[in-house]
Amino acid sequence: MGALIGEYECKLDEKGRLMVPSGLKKQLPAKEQKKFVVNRGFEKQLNMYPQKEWEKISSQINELNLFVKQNREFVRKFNNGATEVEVDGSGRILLPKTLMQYAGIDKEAILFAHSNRIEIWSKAEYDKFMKEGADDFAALAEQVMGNIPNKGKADVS
Amino acid sequence: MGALIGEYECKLDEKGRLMVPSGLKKQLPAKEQKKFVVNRGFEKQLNMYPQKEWEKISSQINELNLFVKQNREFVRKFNNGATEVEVDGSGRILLPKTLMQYAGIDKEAILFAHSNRIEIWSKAEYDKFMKEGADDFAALAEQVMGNIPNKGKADVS
DNA sequence: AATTTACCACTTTCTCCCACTTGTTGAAAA
DNA sequence: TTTTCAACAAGTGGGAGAAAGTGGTAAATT
Repeated sequence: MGALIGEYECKLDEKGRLMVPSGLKKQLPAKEQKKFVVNRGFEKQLNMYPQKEWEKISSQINELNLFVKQNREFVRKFNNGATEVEVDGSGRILLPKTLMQYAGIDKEAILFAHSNRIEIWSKAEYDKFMKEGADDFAALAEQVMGNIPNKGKADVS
Repeated sequence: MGALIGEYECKLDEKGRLMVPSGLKKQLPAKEQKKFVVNRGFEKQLNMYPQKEWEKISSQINELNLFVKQNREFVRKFNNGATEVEVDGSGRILLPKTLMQYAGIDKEAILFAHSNRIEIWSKAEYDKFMKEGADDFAALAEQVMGNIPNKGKADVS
């Protein structure tokens, strides 16, 4: 699977179902358009992974020895609500209510795809997050990327 | 049996019976949907295993040399409270009261499935556990997963 | 006999499936 | 060249059936 990309604004219908934009589906191989795994993200947002991507991650996690306390803690926090979701015949997904509440999603959501995941935000939280520290983006970029040697890297400034 | 996954919020009825969510049952082969073994977890929580999984674990434990004092102690404590439970006709299980008390489960429970088990938490304890040290997750992840060679490992940060 | 457990019946809620509406694209004819 | 219609895809809504939730009674165990 290539890296995902795109930002999509979606409305939930009255039953809380979320349409997966066709533009996003097209980026995924046919076999990976049906099943996803959603869990809580670090910010007030959810992360959704195509099932295969999730399996790559979790197969390693599941090999940890659970008699070790630290491993138990890690496994639990790593999963953090991870739940399988499936798109219905009309290309919609129904997210568990507990996760919707966590992310504060009501009517409007933003799907923000990058690398191997799709982040799901409430529109309000997304705008807030992107607004905060918007001024300092240049400074942040320097902090994060400034020390990486510039081998054939594309200039994105 | 594939790895289990999912977080489910369940209410107990007034008789203390716990509904097994259908989403969880679907993950188990038909033959393993009826009988489970529950015992005390290391945290303030219970672990429930499909019977076959329990047998695997139990056979490992039974290989320990019981002439060793430490082993005897471990085996006793590990089996302490282990109880076979069966799903009733309406898809519910009745957990022994002593175990419910141990886990502090009253009305609301969280079923948290991963690898080969289903952890049963009181909602309050679960929230507390997930909240504690949430900031240090990155450090924990490094400690636990940091030494594993990074072969095609997916990024989950 | 009292308490616990198993079994059965019913209501409400939710989920999945199907059918319909809307929108878009492309081709053909005026 | 423009307009119209057809065909398909995208998006919306509703309804049937399954699952969740509730309660009660009979049976069994102590």
